[in-house]
Amino acid sequence: MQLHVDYVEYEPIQPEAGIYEEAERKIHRIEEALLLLTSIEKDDDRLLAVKAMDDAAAFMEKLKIPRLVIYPYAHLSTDLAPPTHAMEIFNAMKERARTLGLNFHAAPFGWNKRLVISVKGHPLAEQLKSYTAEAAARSSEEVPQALLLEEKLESYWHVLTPGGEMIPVEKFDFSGHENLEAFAKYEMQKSRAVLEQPPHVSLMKRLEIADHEPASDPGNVRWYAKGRLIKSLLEEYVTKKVIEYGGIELETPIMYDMEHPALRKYLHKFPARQYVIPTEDKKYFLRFAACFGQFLIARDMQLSYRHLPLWLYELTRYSFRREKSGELAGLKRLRAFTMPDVHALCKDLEQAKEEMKRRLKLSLEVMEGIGFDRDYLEMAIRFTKDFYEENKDFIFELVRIFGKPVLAEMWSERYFYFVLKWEFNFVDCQRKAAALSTDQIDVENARSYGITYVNESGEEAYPIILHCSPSGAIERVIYALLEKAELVRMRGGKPMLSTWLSPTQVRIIPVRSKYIPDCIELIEEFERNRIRVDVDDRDETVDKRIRDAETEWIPYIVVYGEREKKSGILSVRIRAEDRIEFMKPEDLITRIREETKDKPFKELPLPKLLSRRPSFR
RNA sequence: GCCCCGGUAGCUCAGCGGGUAGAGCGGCGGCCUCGUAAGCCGCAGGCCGCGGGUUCAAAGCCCGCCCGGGGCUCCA
Repeated sequence: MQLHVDYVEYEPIQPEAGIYEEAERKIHRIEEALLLLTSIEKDDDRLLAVKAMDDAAAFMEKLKIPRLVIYPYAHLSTDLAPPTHAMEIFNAMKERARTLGLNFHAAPFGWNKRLVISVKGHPLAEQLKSYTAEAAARSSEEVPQALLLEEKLESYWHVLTPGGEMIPVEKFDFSGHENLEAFAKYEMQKSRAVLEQPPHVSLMKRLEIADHEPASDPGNVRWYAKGRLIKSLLEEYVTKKVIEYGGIELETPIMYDMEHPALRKYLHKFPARQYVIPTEDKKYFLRFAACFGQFLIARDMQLSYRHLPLWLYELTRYSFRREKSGELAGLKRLRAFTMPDVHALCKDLEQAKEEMKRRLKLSLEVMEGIGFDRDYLEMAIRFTKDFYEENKDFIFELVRIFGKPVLAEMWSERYFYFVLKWEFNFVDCQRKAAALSTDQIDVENARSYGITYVNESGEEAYPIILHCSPSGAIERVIYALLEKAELVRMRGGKPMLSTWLSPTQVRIIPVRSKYIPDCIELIEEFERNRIRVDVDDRDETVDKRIRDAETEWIPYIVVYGEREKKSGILSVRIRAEDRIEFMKPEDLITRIREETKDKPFKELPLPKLLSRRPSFR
């Protein structure tokens, strides 16, 4: 029985049977909720629990009901399940509610309870819902059917495990892999639960990272000083890593002739998604990837098998895709974005497979350096059936390198220019997925662009080309970093960026204005050690300035007064550990240098004194 | 692109069964000189997204457009 209530109030009086949950004998009152008075019947299973919770979540979404109350209520059925089984199903409901991110309350099972409810007066407020095992079984079988109808080409969804198994996605046990499950759902059913603005959008504004530029086309962003700093550090980091792995950095034009023979075919194969720039005599399109420029260069190069594999790299600022207006979202999906793109020309498939493994490792390193270890990433591998049949070992090798179960999509035939692609996906606060790193095996474009090399027998041959972005679009990386910080906050932690990406790494707060000169002297020592430091010399209370530094997510906050001046020991508020430690300046410097080693450094492009620093909004 | 929600002070938002606009934060000024998450007082600041319509009267109602967000779709 589903009731939309103004409030529900209950008080556990006494356990009714031997099997009951722990409960406090006090009055529990919950305001403004969807109350589910629930009976579990003999044949009910966990699938039903999931279905019931999904329906409840959808209903709550529709009616904007903020919370859910799961209330064991035996009196709705004459065919009750035994208590142990019933409790198991209730637990499955709670688990599902938690997975869905619902704000819910569960009344204890097995108690005699005093109950007061106030049901709202609207037509949808009272509904009897009944779920039976047969119906659930039927609907779960319908999933692949519906997918087949929906997809233009047949695709088959599986989960690949590091142990070498290929399990149909509906048979895979996702417990312990909730993010992968959310990602799989997102991919397959396109089911989306949440309606609010994504958290990273207000964060990017509040932290003065970026904002929309109303005078531009939607999906074009303005970057403030701190955002520009973060973005350029990420750009530098990815570039550094690619070059370490042997990438050759190039720069190519952002616009191309629409009638150029090599580009025409590629361009016309896809729906018009590009910005077009008309001039007196010709039309140009803005590039939507680095492929064009790099391929046109590769076509003109004198290549032999001895040069291969050859990595060509460019970080495009920008690539342009004129996504439909409804598809744009914060920093997640833009019309102008910064894309590191590294191609590998390989002499044959064997070499391509070897290179792809190296690039997968590169991507994992890059993502980890940025702050996404494997817990935050879900991998998808998509391939044609033919490719799978001939390269099973290779595909499972990729899964093993990743080290977690992977979502696999198999196509019955090749539709795109690639036979295999993989990506890393980040699952955000709204349980939506966004692709970050990716790599593809392209078997078509060498031919269409006329890219050739001379092989061992002195013949011209077409290379296989890999297309990899080790991080994905930089804007999207920042979206993911902000969403990750919000996930941390939701779990009760302190949101922050890694030290190397924090615009201010150390903030010094003089207790009184007379210590400002000492603080300015102190920052020079930090600056000599390539640490971004500033001084909050504003005429505000210490408390206020600490609060401001905290809301800016500054990793190290130093309060400087008489004690510090006398002792030379700093009191350092360490955000990551949520505590204060007393340490010498050189120890703090060592700590930060350790945390930021192997990462790029840039100066803070803002006044060092907060009193001189304008707000961008 | 379609559907839904929103756009009011620099920011976040209240006001919206029509009668001419408010708060908090921020800014500026004054007091306070402060030891680990918001000190006190005062002042300034508004073509209520833009255009049209209805009305004696529009921030509010109607139509169109622009921008943002969400859903669908899409994501080479």
